[in-house]
Amino acid sequence: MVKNAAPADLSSKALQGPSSLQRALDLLKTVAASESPVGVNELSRRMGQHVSSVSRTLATLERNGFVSRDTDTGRFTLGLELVSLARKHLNDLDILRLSRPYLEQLAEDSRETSSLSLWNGKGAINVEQVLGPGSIKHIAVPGRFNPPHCTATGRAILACLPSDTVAEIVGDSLERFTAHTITDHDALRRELTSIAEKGYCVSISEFISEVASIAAAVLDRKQRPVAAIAVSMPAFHFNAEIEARLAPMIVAAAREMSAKL
Amino acid sequence: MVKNAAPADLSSKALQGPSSLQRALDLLKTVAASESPVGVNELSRRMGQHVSSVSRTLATLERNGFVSRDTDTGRFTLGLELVSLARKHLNDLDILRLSRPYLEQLAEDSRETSSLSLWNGKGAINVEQVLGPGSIKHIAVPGRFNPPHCTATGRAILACLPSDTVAEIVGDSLERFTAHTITDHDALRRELTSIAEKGYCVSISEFISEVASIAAAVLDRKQRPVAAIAVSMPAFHFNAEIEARLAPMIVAAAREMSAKL
DNA sequence: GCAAAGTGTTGCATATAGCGCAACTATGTT
DNA sequence: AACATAGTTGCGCTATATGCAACACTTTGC
Repeated sequence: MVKNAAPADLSSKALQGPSSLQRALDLLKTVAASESPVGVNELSRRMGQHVSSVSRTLATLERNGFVSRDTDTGRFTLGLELVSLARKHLNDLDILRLSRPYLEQLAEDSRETSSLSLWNGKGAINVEQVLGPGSIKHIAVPGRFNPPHCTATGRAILACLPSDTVAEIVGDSLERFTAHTITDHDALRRELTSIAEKGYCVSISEFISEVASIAAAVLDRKQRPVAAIAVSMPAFHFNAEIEARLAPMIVAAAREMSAKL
Repeated sequence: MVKNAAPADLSSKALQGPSSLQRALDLLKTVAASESPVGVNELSRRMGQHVSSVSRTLATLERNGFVSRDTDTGRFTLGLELVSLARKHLNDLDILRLSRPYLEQLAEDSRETSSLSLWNGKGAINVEQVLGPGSIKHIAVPGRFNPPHCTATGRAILACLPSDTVAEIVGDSLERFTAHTITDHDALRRELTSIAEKGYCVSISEFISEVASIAAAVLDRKQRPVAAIAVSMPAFHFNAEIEARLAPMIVAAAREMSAKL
């Protein structure tokens, strides 16, 4: 046990809990993060782990359908079991069904892309989108994680939370993604107050360059935010008129959805 | 180490590979299988495992967003990370996008529920469905696993595979789900030949009682089956006329989809 | 043609890391 | 109040995952 490598990102405290499972999950995420199918060696390199471990872990994941290997190349992709589990879960989530008509209406009226993102306690995950007529795709990519401080959906939700919770979530430093990302805590606080008053949030090129979004939060019966709906567009489509026209529609839709939960 | 319990369903051979990971995955599936949120003790009982292990494993899964706990009750549900991964994956799968218009057309024309199921090497997983006007839901539940021998989608796909592969997949005994399930190997073989000729498969009350489906397989460029599309309905809606009307539509849709892959 | 480099799987021995146990806190039930 | 049920955590033991090395195979180069 001389050179264990172990870049071990788990900083100081050494969280308790099964760490082999932790590595397996990281492995899954790594597979997911890669655009094209990946081989065992490639994965072992990216994770700084021994090939043999990766190979064995993948074998188990594959037996369970969480990853699957390309029949020809032997490389790995995510597996269908994941889809199966996710589908079963989403099916139980009434909010998805509920959102469809609103998203379709929004997409039609705005002629842009509308989307639903679910709050997971740390950020908003895009789960559903409706492309407007002639709108560009790759704007609200399903499955993408929207950071809380610099996306319209994220901030719309933050604005509904008590300030100590907000502090806990955003942490000490606000990560910068573009030249326009909010990175100042005071500015963020003011922005959140403003959102609470207006009922919606606008974000322009803060997370993804050249993309602008308008979002409003959806609340459950206990007034806790659970999701946000948004309309997104190329930044150059955006202007004050557009905002004035779309924002009330989005707010209204979010209100109605909240009421029906 | 006196009483290890370990009902250990892994029969004879003792497959190699990380078994703690295996248990964690089983845990995930158990959470998924339960209709409503489940507690730690309940889970430990269902899996015949000690509470402490389950508790720790769940903690890790939760940190990673694979399960999430209800804020009030503390019980567990599947987490959004699963949705995130699955979405990213499905987004890459052209077949999903491709299928939508066909499914909508089929649902409209048939006035029943149409669905897309993906082949995972062992069975077909429902991933997309379009409810026809006035059709009942809970018919082609998303995420559900369709066994190969007794569902329309499963058999439509089996019929496209070489017979030795089929033998490998179905195994020795054909599990019975209802009084109408095919359980005889010879009958199955004849049925598969017939499907190969007709180009589609019909299944009535073989897997789920009182549900009838008509399905056709979708093939990739190398003529390997990757999915099936189906129209499903309450068994009492089904008759020879319906079959004669719908089957050609389904087969045509499957052909067109195959061509576009 | 044979090296040489790269990829993936498996057996074995070691020590790491997960497990069972039991003590403990926190809720809810008679 | 007492009791039952749910959930978490520290500790010691050993079951188990890991690293290593040898092997099988494919691809690349000269």
